Amino acid sequence: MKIQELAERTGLSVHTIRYYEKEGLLDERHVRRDTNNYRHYFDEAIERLKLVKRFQSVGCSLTELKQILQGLDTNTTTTQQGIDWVLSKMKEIERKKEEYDQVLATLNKMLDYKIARQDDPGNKHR
Amino acid sequence: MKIQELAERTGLSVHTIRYYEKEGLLDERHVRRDTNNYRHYFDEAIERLKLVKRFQSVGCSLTELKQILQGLDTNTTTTQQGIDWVLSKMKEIERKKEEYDQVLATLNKMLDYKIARQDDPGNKHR
DNA sequence: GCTTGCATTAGAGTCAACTCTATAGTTTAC
DNA sequence: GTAAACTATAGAGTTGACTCTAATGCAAGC
Repeated sequence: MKIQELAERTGLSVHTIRYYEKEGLLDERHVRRDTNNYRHYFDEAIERLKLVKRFQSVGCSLTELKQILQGLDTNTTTTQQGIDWVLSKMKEIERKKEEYDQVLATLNKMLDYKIARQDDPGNKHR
Repeated sequence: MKIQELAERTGLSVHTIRYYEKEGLLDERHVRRDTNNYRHYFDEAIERLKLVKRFQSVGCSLTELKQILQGLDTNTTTTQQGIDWVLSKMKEIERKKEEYDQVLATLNKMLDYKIARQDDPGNKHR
């Protein structure tokens, strides 16, 4: 498939896809060139980009992603390094979820306050 | 207290605190000027900055935070708008937590795979 | 009174992650 | 066969959130 189709299938823009390639997040398993120099994408590219999107949306930088994905792809990362990365990432995510819970608690308090004020017909400034 | 102390107490840099003020996240309830033009901070500033930090760490932009906080402060936001914001933010956070769970599942799969490979003495490329 | 350290400002610089522009070649539909 | 739509590149511009610099002034300890 060509870049436009991949863009539609992944929800990324063609610009972003080219940018990701430049940043080293795609390799010859995902994309090659046709004779006209157009990029030809394999289905693997869809999976890869969706993976990138998911991890990126939980706070992985492209640089970090690139390192870990290249490590997995080329086996330059040892298995132990891979395990360590996964474990530390999992801890990070658990921490993050706790932060979200804290914010949710704060929002809940705000909501109670707001609703109380709404029901109070004499609600005033301060 | 002066800016340095506030920085220590909030874990932000003095640069960042001044930047936040410039961006409208602090007002006269949090900071005023001494005769020598030094900023003098009240305890409210600590709470405010911690709130900003927490919300910001779960993906609120400073612009969004500024709007909602100013709305709360000056009562230009109606109660209903406040409730709506809180509710939509809560939904957003729930969605985000689901994303985190998905990533955790992916990481778990990766971990299983890695551990299997580690135990396999004949582990090879691909 | 002098040094060291903290305070002020305006504005420049940085970084990540896009996002867009200009220019030019290719493909497709009619 | 030509216009519209898609592809390519290099490189410039944008945005958000800092982060730092330079020049200068105030303060506290000795």
